[in-house]
Amino acid sequence: MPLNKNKIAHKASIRKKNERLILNAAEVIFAAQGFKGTTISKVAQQAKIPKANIYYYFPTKDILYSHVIEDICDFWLQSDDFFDDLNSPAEILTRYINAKMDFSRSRPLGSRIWANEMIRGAQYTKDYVNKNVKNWLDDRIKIIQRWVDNGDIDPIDPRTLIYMIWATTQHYADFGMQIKILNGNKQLSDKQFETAKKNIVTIILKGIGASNNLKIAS
Amino acid sequence: MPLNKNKIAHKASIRKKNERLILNAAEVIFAAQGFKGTTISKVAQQAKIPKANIYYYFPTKDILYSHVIEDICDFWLQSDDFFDDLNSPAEILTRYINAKMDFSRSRPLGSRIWANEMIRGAQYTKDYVNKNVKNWLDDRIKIIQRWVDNGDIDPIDPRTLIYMIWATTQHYADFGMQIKILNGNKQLSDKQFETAKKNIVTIILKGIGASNNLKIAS
DNA sequence: TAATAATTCAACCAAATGGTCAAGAAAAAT
DNA sequence: ATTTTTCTTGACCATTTGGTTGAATTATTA
Repeated sequence: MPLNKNKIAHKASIRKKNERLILNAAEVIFAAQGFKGTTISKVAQQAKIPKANIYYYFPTKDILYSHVIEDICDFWLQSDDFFDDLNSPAEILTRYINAKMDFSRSRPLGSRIWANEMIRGAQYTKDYVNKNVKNWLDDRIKIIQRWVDNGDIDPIDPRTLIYMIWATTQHYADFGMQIKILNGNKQLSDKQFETAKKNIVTIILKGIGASNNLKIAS
Repeated sequence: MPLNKNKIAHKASIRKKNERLILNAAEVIFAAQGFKGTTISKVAQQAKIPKANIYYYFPTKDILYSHVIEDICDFWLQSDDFFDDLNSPAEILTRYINAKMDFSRSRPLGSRIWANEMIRGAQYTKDYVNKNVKNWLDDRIKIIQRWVDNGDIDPIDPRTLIYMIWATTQHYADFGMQIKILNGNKQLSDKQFETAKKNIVTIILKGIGASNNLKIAS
C-alpha cells in the first residue's frame, strides 16, 4: 500500500496546516494584547477564518494559549544550544549573546508573551521553568563557575551574569516600542542593531574579564 | 476665617485618602493582571470598598489606569535624579544602578505595569516617553558621550549602556517570579540581592573601563 | 458511487464586565 | 437646626466574550 503514507500525510496536513495558521495568529494577538486582552474573535480575524473554526482545533482559550507557550519554549531551546561547553568563555558568550539578540530582532513576539507570563506570575509556565529552564540554568552555572575556578574569568556570580544577558538581550524584544520611540520613532536600523550587539558583547566580556585573548571590536 | 484652611484640608482629605486607597489597589491588580485582565470589581475587592465607589472617584477604567501610570512616572523621576553630573562616572553609575535595583526590590509593581505598557505598544505612554523619557535620555547620552570623549571610559555607545542598565535592573522587578522559581521557589534573600547588585555594578563599571580608580568589591 | 469521517461556519447562549442610577448616609456650610 | 454638598452603595443595564450546536460542505475510504 504505497498510497497509505500519502493519505495519512494529507489527512494530517489539513489539520497541521490550520493549527499552524491559528498558532501564528494567536501568537501575534497574545503578544500584543496579553492573555485577557486576547479574544478568540481577534485571533480568528487575524487568521482570517471563522471563530468557531478555532474552537474546532483548540477547544478552549487556555488550551490555545498553552500551545502557543509550548511553541515558544520549543523555539527557545534552539538558542540555548548556542551556550555549549566546547570553546573559550569569550567565544561561547559571544555566540550566545549574538544568538539571543538575533532572536529578539527576528522573533520578538515569543519573548513578549514570555515576559507577560512572568509578570503575571508564570501561571502557565511554572512547571516548565521549574524543570527545563532550571536544569538548563543550573548546568550553565556550573560551566561558568568552572571558568571562575579556573581563573578564566573574574570571580563573578554566574547567576547574575546569566540574568544580565537575558535581561539585556530580551529588552530589545520586550521594550521594542520604547526603543523605537526613543530612537525618534524609527525602528533601530540594521547598523544600529549591530552596534548594540557589539557593545553588549564587548561590555560583558570585558566586565567579567573574559576578553583578554580577544581583539576588542572597533 | 481661620477655619477655612482646615475645612479645605479636611474636605480634600477624604477624597485624597480614597483616591490613594484606590490607586494603590489598582496598582496591585494592574501589575498582576494587565490592563484587560483588571476588572473594577477586583480593584474594589482589593481596596475593600464597593465597586460603584471607584467610579465615583475615577469615572472610567481608562482614567483610573492613566492615573496609575502617572503615579508611576512621578515616582520614577526620583530615581532619575540619581544620575547627576557631579561625580566620576564610576560613582554616578554605581549610585544609579543601586537606586534602580532598590526600586525594583521595594516597588516592583510600577516596573511591571510599565513593562506591560511597552509590550502592548505604549498606548497610554507614548507621549510621556516621547517627551520626558526622551529628554532625560538625551541628556544622559550627552553626559556619557563626554566621558567617552574625555577618555574617562571606553568608547562605548551611551544608548546601549543605558538600555543595558535599565534592562538588567528592571529584570529583578519584571521577572521576579522567574527569578524566584529558579532560586528554588524562594525569593532572593537580602544577601543574594546584595550580591546581585554588587556584581552588576562591578561588571558594568569594568565593562566600560570605568573602574580603574575604584576598588573592586570583594 | 455510496457511505463515512473530517472540516467549515452562522446563529445562539450564559456569564462576566464596564458603566449608570437613584436613594440614603455623613459632613460641611448657613 | 436646616440646607447643601459630598460620599456611599445596592440594584440595574448593554455589550462583550468564551464557548456550543447543528446543519452544510468537503475529503476520504470501501
